[in-house]
Amino acid sequence: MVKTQATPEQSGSPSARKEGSGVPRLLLLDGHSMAFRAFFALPVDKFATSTGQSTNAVYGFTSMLIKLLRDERPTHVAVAWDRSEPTFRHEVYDAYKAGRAETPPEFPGQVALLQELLGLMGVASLSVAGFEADDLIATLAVEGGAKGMEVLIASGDRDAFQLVTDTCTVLYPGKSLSDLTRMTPSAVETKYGVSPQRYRDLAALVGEKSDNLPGVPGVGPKTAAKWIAKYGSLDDLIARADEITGKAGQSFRDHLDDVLRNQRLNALSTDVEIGVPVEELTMGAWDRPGINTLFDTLEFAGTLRERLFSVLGEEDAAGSGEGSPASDEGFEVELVSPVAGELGAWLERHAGPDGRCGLAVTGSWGRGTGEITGLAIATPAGTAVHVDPAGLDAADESALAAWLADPDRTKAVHDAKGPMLALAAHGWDLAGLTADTALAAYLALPGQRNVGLGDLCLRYLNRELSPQEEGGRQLALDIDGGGDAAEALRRDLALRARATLELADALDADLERRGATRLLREVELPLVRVLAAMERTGIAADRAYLDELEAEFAAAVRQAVQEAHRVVGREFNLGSPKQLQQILFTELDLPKTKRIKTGYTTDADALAWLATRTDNELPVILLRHRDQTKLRTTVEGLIKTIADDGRIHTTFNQMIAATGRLSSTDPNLQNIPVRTDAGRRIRRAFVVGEGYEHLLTADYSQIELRIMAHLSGDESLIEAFETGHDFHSEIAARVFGVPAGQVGGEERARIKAMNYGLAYGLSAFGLSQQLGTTPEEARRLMDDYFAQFGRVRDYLHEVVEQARRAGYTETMLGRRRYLPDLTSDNRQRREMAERMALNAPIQGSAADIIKVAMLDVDAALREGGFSSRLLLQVHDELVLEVVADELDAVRKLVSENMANAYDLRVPLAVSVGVGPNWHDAAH
DNA sequence: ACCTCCACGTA
DNA sequence: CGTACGTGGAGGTG
Repeated sequence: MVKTQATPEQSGSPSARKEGSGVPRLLLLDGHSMAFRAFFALPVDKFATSTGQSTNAVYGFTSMLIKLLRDERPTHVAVAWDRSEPTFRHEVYDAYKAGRAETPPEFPGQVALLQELLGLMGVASLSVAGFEADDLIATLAVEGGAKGMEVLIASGDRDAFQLVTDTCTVLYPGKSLSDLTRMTPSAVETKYGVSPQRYRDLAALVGEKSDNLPGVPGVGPKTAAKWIAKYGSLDDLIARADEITGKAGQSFRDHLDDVLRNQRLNALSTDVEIGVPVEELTMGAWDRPGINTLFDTLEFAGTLRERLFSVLGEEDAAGSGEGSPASDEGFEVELVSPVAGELGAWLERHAGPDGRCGLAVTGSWGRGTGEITGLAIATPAGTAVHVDPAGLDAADESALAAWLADPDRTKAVHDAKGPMLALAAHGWDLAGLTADTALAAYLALPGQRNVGLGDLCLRYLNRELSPQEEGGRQLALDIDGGGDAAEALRRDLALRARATLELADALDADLERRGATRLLREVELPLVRVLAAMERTGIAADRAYLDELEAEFAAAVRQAVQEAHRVVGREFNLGSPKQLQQILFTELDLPKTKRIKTGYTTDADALAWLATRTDNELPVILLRHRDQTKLRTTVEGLIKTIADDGRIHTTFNQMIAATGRLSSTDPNLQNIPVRTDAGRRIRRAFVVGEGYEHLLTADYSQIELRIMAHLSGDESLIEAFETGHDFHSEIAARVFGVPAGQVGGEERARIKAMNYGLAYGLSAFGLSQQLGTTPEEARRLMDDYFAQFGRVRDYLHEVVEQARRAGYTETMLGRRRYLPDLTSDNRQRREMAERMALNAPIQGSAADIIKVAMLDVDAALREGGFSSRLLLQVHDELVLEVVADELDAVRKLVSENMANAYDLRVPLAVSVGVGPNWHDAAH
């Protein structure tokens, strides 16, 4: 290893820093040292996210850096980091930095976060194996000085003082991190009585406690400075060691070896191979959405974000970087009002096929329908028109209808599905959607909660949208006092259309960066229309039958309540876990179950267990009550949502699940009971509607396991899928080493549980709970399993490690899920994130595939001119309503399109069932 | 009127 | 101490 053990001799170009002098200014920071100072400057318990990630060092460091960027206006910036590997200093001296207090556990995790933030800011983070940050800083300081730069070094390590020259200043933190002392040559001289060049000599004599470098006992900075002043340098001092008088002199002679060692160790290397020339350390492009995301996950509120953007924006203005400029301006639009009958001409002239338009609507929507009360179109040229759908001129009405339905008049809409339903209710078809800003924001960051138009404007454009309530119902604010409130509302809507249009471009760019453009354009965006159609269609319900069921379940509930009251000897609320706890564990003194926040659980598992531990009938009665109550409320909920057309119109939410799945609300038709006989009866209430003959269900068999086989490339698992045997039996046969035909029911059940648990990050403990065995036995089963399917284990492990490095997981179609907790120093949070990381690509890829299948099925139905239609999606299942004479064709069309939705290394098996209701259509 | 907790339904 | 959701009741807060 080549290293120069020398202090830089930077000689005398003129000092004084001048604003705008044109001299390049290099700011170098010692990352660990400054972050560590920040850590102790801010209370760690006051700076933590709701899930427990500490953020005080990130916050303090960032705040300090912002101040430096603002006050010092550097043209070049880099942060140097220590590495965990030993350095040459450890080779020279085993005990280097030994005996340091343990690093607080809350600290290390924050370094990775800081480095991520610096990357997003466009600030270089540098580190070189075998060297400390100080060495990198010394190297760059010398190089910068030689190239005519002014150099600023922010470091909490006093070794940096040896670098101080007329053109190199060290900023040394005092009590608070942002109050930095400027250590110029004269400041060093004043404070220590030696020149910067001689600072090393002084430090070698005095020693450095934090580096475990003892100095000369009895010699402090005062004596050391006196000696250096008298004799010149340390070398001279050593040469004339005999001349030094007194106790301190003897001590010096006795500890000469230590001093020499200190001198070697505190010298900074100035020729580290850094790989980046100093002139390339300009601030790069910064990533506003990325910074926003990180700040969101760190739960940084307040002004830090603004201060950062503001200072980065100034960098931009100075001509470096390409982030968007900071601005707090709102949106502007020229609102025009074409005279009646002229809307078509206006649209032709201003909203033609050349550029995308922003479209915003007010109104209400839900349950598969809606109503439009206002509509605004913003053009790329900055004009906008507002349309009141009530009392629209007939010519305008048809011109608008044609424009909305024209796929070549491209549109950006925020959260388009609702507006699409409202437009459809008015008889308007919406086509040509090339951007949905809410959907795009969801794809950029699935899991984020704030995808309101106003949130996104602030986040992506740093611009404020005029205040308006979300969801189409606006405040009738008359801002100008004397103006027309209705006019203000029209203007607001036009501004929303304009904002949507501008936002669409920003989000397109963001998604491009994240590799999600195709996912948006080819899957999610086209799916909006399909989902809207499914919601509009709904599924027919047999109300009379549901009423019967409700009465029956209600009677069973009443029966259970009576029995329970009789057994206990008084009335109580069976639905109250609190009262149940009182009765079960206090009054009856039954054995305690698992602890929960509010006492002991009374969940179904616990009640079943209690039933085996007592002769009391109560637990069994409670279980029956639970079952029947759940069924009753499910039925009641369904009855309430039957629309006037006799159908139930759920709402599919495309932007909720962090994995990419859909969810269903109001009512949730993705959790209709199916596992018990009583529950399955509810499915009989979902029937085929007027004009149709059959319900058809088609579902993927073991799609997640097939995806695991594909992604892991485990040949044994792939083979198992190709045999065509019962899957779980086949796997069991391989694990237990018996012929496929001879697998016992118990063995199959165990393997089935294992198979299903695999994609969730199941532990031996969890598996044992489910199988009712010991954890040891479950562990043996897992070992036997992985002995046969080892690649699966490797794959799951690799997925997590890859995600830890990248910060996110990815599905087969490139859907990302960001998991910052993977590097958390909180074990519980980290392990939770690990399970999410191994599950997300599997569950998410399954979601990708069925979404593609839905689009293909929908397209095939339309192209074939079929009347049969999609009604529901339940994660791995599609439900369709089929016309009598289309049954065979649709059956074939659906199973083929589902099977061919994506090419895997294993076949995508689809099973289809047909019947007059959802229950009978099962297979 | 809203919120949190518990419990439980689905894939 | 298995992922992803939504809903309803209880019991608390406003």
